[in-house]
This record gives sequence, C-alpha cells and structure tokens, in this order.
Amino acid sequence: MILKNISVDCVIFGFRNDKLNVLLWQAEPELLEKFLTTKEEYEQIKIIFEKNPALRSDNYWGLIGTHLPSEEDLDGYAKKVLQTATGLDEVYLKQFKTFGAINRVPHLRALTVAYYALINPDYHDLKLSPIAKAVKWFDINNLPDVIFDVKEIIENALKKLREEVQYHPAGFHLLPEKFTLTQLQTMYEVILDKKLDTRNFRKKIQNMGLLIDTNQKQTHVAHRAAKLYSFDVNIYRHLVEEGLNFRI
Amino acid sequence: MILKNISVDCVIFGFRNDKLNVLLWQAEPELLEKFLTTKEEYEQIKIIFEKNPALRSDNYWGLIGTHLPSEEDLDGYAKKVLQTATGLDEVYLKQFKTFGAINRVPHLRALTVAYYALINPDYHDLKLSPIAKAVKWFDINNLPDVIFDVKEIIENALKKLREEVQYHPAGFHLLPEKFTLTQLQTMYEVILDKKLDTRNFRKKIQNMGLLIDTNQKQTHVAHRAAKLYSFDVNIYRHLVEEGLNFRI
DNA sequence: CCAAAAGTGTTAGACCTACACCCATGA
DNA sequence: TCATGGGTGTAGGTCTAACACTTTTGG
Repeated sequence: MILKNISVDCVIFGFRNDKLNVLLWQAEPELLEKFLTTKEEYEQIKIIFEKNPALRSDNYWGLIGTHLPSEEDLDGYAKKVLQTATGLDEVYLKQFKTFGAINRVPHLRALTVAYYALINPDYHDLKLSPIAKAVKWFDINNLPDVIFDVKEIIENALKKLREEVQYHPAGFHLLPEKFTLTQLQTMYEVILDKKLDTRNFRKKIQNMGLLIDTNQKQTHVAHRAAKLYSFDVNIYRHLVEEGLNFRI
Repeated sequence: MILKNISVDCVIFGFRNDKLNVLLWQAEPELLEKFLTTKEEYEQIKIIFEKNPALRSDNYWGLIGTHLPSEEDLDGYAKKVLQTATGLDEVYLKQFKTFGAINRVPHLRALTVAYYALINPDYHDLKLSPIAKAVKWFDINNLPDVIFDVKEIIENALKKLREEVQYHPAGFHLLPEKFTLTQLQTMYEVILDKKLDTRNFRKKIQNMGLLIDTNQKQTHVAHRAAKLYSFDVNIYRHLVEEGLNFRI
C-alpha cells in the first residue's frame, strides 16, 4: 500500500559538457503502473494526479520520485526508484533533507524525503526510463518550470553538494572512469562556482594520492592530449573514514 | 489530524560536568493530550501506545518527539515539540536524517524525521516538561535501555554533530553564555573523542576572532581563576556564511 | 605553422605540530 | 604552603597563494 503522505524524490546530478545538469521527468500514472506492485497503489497514485493537474502538464517538470509503499525501506526504495528511472545500479546516492512545509503540495499533505545522486554520464542511457512520459537533462543554471517546491529542493541539493565536495571526495562520482585533470578542475569550478588556480589545484589533488595514472592520453583533440587518470577506491574509502579536508 | 506514519524526534544534546548528555523521556498519552489539539489526535496516539507496550514501560526511554499533525509545518513542529518539552525557545535545532527502515517500529509503519538540538545547560530547567511522565539527562556513553531504533538515531546524531563541529562553530551553543577556554576545549575533546593540545587549541581558537573577552574571571575555584569569554554572534554568522574550516 | 589546451616550479607567508614550565587561587 | 588547574612561546615543517611560460597535438 502506498503511504500517501510520504514521497521519495531524487535530485540526479550529472556533469556533461562542462556543465552541471539535473535529470527531471514528466511522470504519468499509466506508465508508473508497471512499477507499482498492487492495483490499489495505482488507484491512489491516479487520484493524486487527478488532484494536481500540473503533474500532467507538458510544461512542468518534476523530480524523479514517487510515493513510498508501506512495504519498502526508505533508502532501498530511493535506490529502486533511481534504478528504474535511469537503469543504473551502482550510484552514489545520499539522503540530504526531508521537506515538510504544510502547503508544499496543493490538496495533499505530503512530506518528501529528498536524495541526491551523482551520475557519471558515460553510463547513462536515457532510453532506459520505462516509467516516465519524458526524461531530460537540464542545466542547473537554466531550469525549466517545475512543479511544487522542486526548485527549492534542487537549490538545497546543490547547497549540500557544494558542502560535501569540500569535505569528501564525492565529486569523482560525477566523472567518467577515466578523466583528465582539467575535467576534474572544471567540475569543482562549476560546483563551487569559482575559478581555481590550475597549478595549485593540480599540486593539491596529486598530493592526496587519490589519482591513478592510467598511462593513457586523450586522442583526436586539436591540442596537446591530456593524460587520463582514474581514482583509487581504496584510498578514497580511507579518506572518507578519516574525514578529510578537501577544500580546494 | 495526526499523520500516523510520520513522527518528529529530537536528540537533545547538553554539555554538563565535562560530559556530553542526551535528554530522553518517558511519554504518556494522558499527558500528551494537553499538547494535542484535537480529541481525534489523542485517540490515535492512544492506539499507538496500546500497540507498543515498551512505550509505557518504566525501563525504556525514548527520544522527545511525537507524531506530526497534518496542520503543522515539519520544522515548526520540531521547534514546538522541543519548546514544550524543555521550555526553551531559542535553541539550535537541526534536521539531520529521516529514518525509514521498514520494521523500525513494531506494528506500525512510521518514518521519523530526526533533529538534533544543542542546549546550553544554564537555561535548562527540567521541571518544565508538562507532557512527559519522566525526563532525564543521560551520559552519551552510558545510555539506558531505549525503545525502537533510538540507539541508532542517537549514534547518527552524534556522528553528524561530530562532523558539524569540525566545519561550523556550532559547538558554542552547548556552552553557557560565559565560558572558559578549558570548557570549550573539553567540549571539543568530548565530542571528537580525542585529546587536544591546549596551547595549539588556544592559539587556533583565538585567531578565529570569535571570542569576546568579558574581563571577568571565575570565582571560588581552588586554583588560578580562568578568564571568561563569550562568543561574537556577528563573526559567527559571517563564518557560517563563508563556510569555514574549523578542524581542531 | 597556428590555435588550443596541457603541463609545470618558485617564493613568501600562513598555519600546524610538538613540546615544558610558571602563575594564580582557595583551602 | 600546597594542590589544582590556568596560562603561555618557539622552532621546524607543511600547506597555501600568487604568478607566466613552454609543450604537445591536430588541422
């Protein structure tokens, strides 16, 4: 049975073309049905859609998420929603805040437990999204019209992400498996919204010991080819344990 | 009307006698009644108590909190619960995590949105707690038997607090208005669970510019009297904005 | 050979760590 | 006058910030 007062929403961040993007969708109850386990859940979701016409509008976008079924763990369900919507299994996913203002959703008292996910765009295939009418990446600085308090949720997610990348090496999850130092720097610049000094950035990042030199280089670029690095998961884990200063 | 699937709980930290304490209570529906707005809410709370005998046991303690009424904002209600239970108005209160494992409460599918509060013990008068059977401070290292997943919630709160005091000057809220540098250092030592070097600690803390010398000293102590400091709220705010490195 | 981005080193100042003794107070 | 905790300085090492030119690649 659906808990109609509780939903789970994911702010999915992706880093592509030197921009930070968010994945939004337009949901449709008929498509969601495949994802739900009982007829009853489906009927309840349908009622929620009927009461909120914005949910069906082609002009408004929403966060990927649904109401929480009573037989699902909160964290497990967030993961499941993300997996179904994106096809991705091993994703960095973090609960960051629960929103519960009284009128955040019209005609319904619902809290949403919000998560953010960091996605490596290499592995994201948008065709995998069987439960939505539309799914699309939007530049964080150029969001479309959104339903309810989605704007506020995204802004909060960005704020938390900004904090997190300064104290944890979480940002690596936004990059492809092999990346250049310039990509890494740009990612930090975009998230923190400030320019960084290239020489100092490289020194600092290389001193952390997180980088593994893959001995490969970019190819087919019209300039000196950059070296490709991957990052060392063991040292990453160790740094997370320690609690590190990642201020850049 | 009570949202029976959602509760709000506060992990209330206090720092007294060089120990970090948590305030727990034993709730009783008859006393909670005064706090609830409708008869219906009261009936619902009573049913929840009937289904969970541990809630009435004298041997088990719980976090201060109740189910969320549908007409209350989430954050506002957390504040209200805290205020009613402790009599305190201006308290540092922070939402830190929502717990939603499927069997966290027997016979009831309920999430709890958990907050932690930092309390200056000077202003805490335990007599003010009209809605509980019992309210008591417990040393964080010596907790009593607790109901449900309260232990896990407290552990999570402590972990978050530990993170927070390293990056924000939040810890000051645990001290009385005028405090000694030794108190401040002990507070950090207790929260971070490690010894700090006194000279280095003082240098670092004094360089931050947060401290105001009150030109007062301890009295009636059987050793050299320590200077009393207060902390500068404006610089505090400024540091919070900036995002600071408070690692100690 | 040109355009474009990759890659690199030094210096001055700030900050961090480790470490041991004298001081003020009340009993 | 003693016991107790308060209060202080220095030196060596590490980290940070500021700054400009050469290298490699494909077109």
